[in-house]
Amino acid sequence: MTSLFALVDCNNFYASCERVFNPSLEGVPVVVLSNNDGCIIARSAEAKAIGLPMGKPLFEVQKLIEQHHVQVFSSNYELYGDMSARVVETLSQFSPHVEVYSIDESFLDLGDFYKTDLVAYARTIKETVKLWTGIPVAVGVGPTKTLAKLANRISKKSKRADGALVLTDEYHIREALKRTEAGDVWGIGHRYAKKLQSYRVHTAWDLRNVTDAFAKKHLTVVGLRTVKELRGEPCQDLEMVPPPKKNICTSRSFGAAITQVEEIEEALSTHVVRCATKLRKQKSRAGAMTVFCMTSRFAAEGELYSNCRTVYFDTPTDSEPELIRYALKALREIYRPGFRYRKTGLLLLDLVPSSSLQLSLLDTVDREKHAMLMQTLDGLRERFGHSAVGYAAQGTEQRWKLRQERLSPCYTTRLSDLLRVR
DNA sequence: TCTGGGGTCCTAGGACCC
DNA sequence: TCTGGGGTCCTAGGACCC
Repeated sequence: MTSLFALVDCNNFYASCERVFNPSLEGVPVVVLSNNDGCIIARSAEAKAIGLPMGKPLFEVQKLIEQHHVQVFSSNYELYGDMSARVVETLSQFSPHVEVYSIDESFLDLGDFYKTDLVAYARTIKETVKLWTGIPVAVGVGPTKTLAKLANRISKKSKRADGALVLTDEYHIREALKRTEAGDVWGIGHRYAKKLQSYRVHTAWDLRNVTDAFAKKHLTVVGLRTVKELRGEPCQDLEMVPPPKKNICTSRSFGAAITQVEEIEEALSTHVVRCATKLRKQKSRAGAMTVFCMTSRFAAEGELYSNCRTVYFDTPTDSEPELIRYALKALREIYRPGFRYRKTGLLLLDLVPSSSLQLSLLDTVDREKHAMLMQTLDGLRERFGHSAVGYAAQGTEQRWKLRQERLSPCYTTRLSDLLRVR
């Protein structure tokens, strides 16, 4: 074997972030809610133990929450994003090659570390991250990303592994695969798991042993890669520089139902600004935009409405005033009075690198002027926060804003939210 | 009353072209 | 009147991930 990966995964990440600066949460059940305080999206070990399920709407488990005095928080992405960066910074001490896979997971290339004491190394990673950031993590090591994922998963369940597990020799890999359900393998979702079951493929070991033709036929080439990785054959490299996104989307539910088009316009304008900021950050321009608005998915028949409109631009753009103009025009075309709207948003599509701008003969926009304006706004927002400058179209009352009733302070990113020691 | 948000990749099938 | 075969591009839908 020549390749070696570690997967470092933060335990109950959002709940752990809340705990770092609030020790009274230690040892008690903690949950973090989705945007708008809707569903449970993160749970501490204690919250899992009392049977609070992932993804459940809060109101359905209100009783359990009160019974066990569960501490409930709105999501605080400003805090989680900053804590995530600190964890990644720490991990970069242990490998020159780190892939940030998600807000709470990173892959490390351990190259050809087979000669070193891998178990001790994994344990050191785990302890250092806890010491430097306060975040508990689990470390799984394996010859492919899929096996590193598996090692990580088992390390959390096994008392003996205690958050650090190395799967490199054939015997341990086989034992691990035999006691893992196929559906728990990275890349096998519930649909594929069900399909595999009908072919008597139940465990990860069964999956490892299917033929290439079977994998390709039933799970496509993506599934075939997974099967090969279970056999120890690496098919996925580390991606240190994330490839530019092909679509960028921004959407939110409203804090309360909205009926007036003017208020949806305000929310949409705000989403356009967010989305365009992401677009410029990756140095792209959009060639098209899809705008959508909808009622609740759970609305009764007749009160259900959802529609979208796609606009194609003559010249790809990243200019907010221009994008807002297109977005509002599209919204007015799909808005129907008489519905209780819950959500609006947009997708920016057909993205091209900013450097490859092709001018259109029909262009009526002063692109240089817009570019300077955007540069100035980006600078101001960088220095003074995202809400420092805005457009009249975004409104001032913002009644559509997210419900965030249980937000914790931004301990690490706002001076006003710093902890005080008496 | 209250039900998240943001992505990627693959495949099949239709339209169109020579 | 005969009505093939190969290729590309696009889109919708399905699968997956966190």
